[in-house]
Amino acid sequence: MGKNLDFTEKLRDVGLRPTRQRVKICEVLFNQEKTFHFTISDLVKKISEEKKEKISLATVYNTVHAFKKRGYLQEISINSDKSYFDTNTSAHHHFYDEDTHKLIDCNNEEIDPINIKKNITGKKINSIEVLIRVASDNQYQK
Amino acid sequence: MGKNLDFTEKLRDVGLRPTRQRVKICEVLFNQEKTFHFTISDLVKKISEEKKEKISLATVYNTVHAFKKRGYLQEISINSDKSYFDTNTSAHHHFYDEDTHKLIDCNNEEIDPINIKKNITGKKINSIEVLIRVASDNQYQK
DNA sequence: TCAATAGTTTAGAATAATTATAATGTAAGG
DNA sequence: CCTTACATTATAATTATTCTAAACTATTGA
Ligand SMILES: [Mn+2]
Ligand SMILES: [Mn+2]
Ligand SMILES: [Zn+2]
Ligand SMILES: [Zn+2]
Repeated sequence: MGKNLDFTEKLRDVGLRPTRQRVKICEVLFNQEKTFHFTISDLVKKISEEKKEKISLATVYNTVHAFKKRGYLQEISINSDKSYFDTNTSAHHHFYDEDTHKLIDCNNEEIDPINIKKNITGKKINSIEVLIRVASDNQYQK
Repeated sequence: MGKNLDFTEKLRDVGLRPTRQRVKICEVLFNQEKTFHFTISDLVKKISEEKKEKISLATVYNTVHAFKKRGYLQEISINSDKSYFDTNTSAHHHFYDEDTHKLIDCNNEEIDPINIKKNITGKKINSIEVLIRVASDNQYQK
């Protein structure tokens, strides 16, 4: 398994040197069965648990933003006190569970195509994001 | 014109006493020709310009959140360093201009209906928001 | 009319996410 | 190995938002 070689390449591709810390971040981000959603603090905790390593906040922020800029990570628009990122970089949408503060994917086959009739002169569309806020169905819940 | 009476009622309706400061906030929010989008700092500036009055940040935050809770204002989900609010409380969507950091309405007749096939067990949908990020069409722009 | 009270405003402090700084450490190439 | 350009880190700075507690005011009922 040349996984770490892949990560080395990936890091070079985004213009970063493959340092020990950055490779660990890659392992946690990209060496997973499934894609997942995370906040920076989630990620720091995951690295600490899975890799028994504490990487400074600044390095995590910088690396995540470098991957985002090159499209290896996506940032999801929610109004939260924290930023949410996604290792699934395909075009897809999200449910946001307002009880648990977790994101759930809504893939393109689970939603009818979005067709926008209006266009803004001189502007091009960079992305279309649908956010579906959900909460407990319990009628007696606040 | 019984505008201020309306505002008194509106304030009482959200459970707030109609104080001088809150009536001023209402005037700036609801006494406009058109609906508009704003951040808290936009609103403070608008109050200061239109009403020549400085209202403390805490009061503006508290009042805006009270109106939001009762549905007299909407909050728009963008990943921005600031929260955006909307005096247009009908269900509609937004373009976000990444150059100017301004929102533009996308009304329901300007977008095909959103139909979500997936549903989350035990959860009900609270809202569906579409955010269309746009930026300058200039091909030489970064 | 007016005092009592409950609720409000406010300046400033506290909090928390994010970003900047600058000293120390390290990957890469010769 | 050395050099050096780049990276890491602890810590400070920044900024949006929320909290606090003292001064203020709308309301109400005598
Ligand atoms: Mn929350
Ligand atoms: Mn910005
Ligand atoms: Zn996702
Ligand atoms: Zn709007």
